[in-house]
Amino acid sequence: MTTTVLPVVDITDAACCTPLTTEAIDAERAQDLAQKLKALADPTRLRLVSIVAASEGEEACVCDLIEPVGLSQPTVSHHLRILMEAGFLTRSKRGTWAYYKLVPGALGQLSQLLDVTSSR
Amino acid sequence: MTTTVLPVVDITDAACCTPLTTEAIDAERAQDLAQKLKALADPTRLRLVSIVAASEGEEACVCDLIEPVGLSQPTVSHHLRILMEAGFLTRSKRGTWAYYKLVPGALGQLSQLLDVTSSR
DNA sequence: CGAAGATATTGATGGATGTCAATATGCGCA
DNA sequence: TGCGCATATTGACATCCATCAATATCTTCG
Repeated sequence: MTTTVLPVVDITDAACCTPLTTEAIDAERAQDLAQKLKALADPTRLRLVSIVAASEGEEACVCDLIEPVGLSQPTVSHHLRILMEAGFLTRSKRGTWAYYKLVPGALGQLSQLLDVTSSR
Repeated sequence: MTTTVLPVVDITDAACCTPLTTEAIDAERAQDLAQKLKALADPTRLRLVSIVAASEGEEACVCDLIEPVGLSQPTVSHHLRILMEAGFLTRSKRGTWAYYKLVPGALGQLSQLLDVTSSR
């Protein structure tokens, strides 16, 4: 079994500090946050994340994702790659199958960045 | 003074229920959520929201927003319109000036939709 | 009324993006 | 070794999007 993690965006450092609403963010952090939001700002990718999150162990096989979203296999792979590069999913290959798993805390961290009041 | 509210997306009803991670969302809700996320998924718009949020009364004049983001006035107006149509800002015109104000709870609601754990 | 200033709208343009068909890659099994 | 299956990559294409210049609209003030 091979575990592939593409750390294009490291969730642990970038845009990890003050939320949007307390003080104006600079251009660099805005760019960073926008990149993550863009990865989620697609109906298909939202559904993929949602299905994975609702699955056993917050993990799902590609073969189980294609039919629910109703798109071609290459398109689904493409979306999964974007979600992985944005730091929301990781991929682990077991035999012929590829399993995508939610990165713990990734959504929560983004959530907290959007607003402070919701975290209290 | 004229207050303009474009309720293209009503924040109070659409996508208001279960967060992403508890159970798989349907195509309609995904479409709805994606529309809001897309409105925020731009560096310039994030900065605009952030500046407005950090201003007195969570409100700022267009004339005070152009210089910080460093883009042309029409472009800034365009972004503000998108943020308004997505339900994040409202516009009130006082004299020649247009003031954009944060919609209370709009960011918080989106934030909670992304993840449950951050709201506990 | 007419000029000046603030904001919105329109039109054009280059670049990003979602999608699929075709193809490649890699694994398991006979 | 070779076939079949699951997934990834490539290439092409249509559409969307961010941006600006030019222009329109609206308000205030002389």
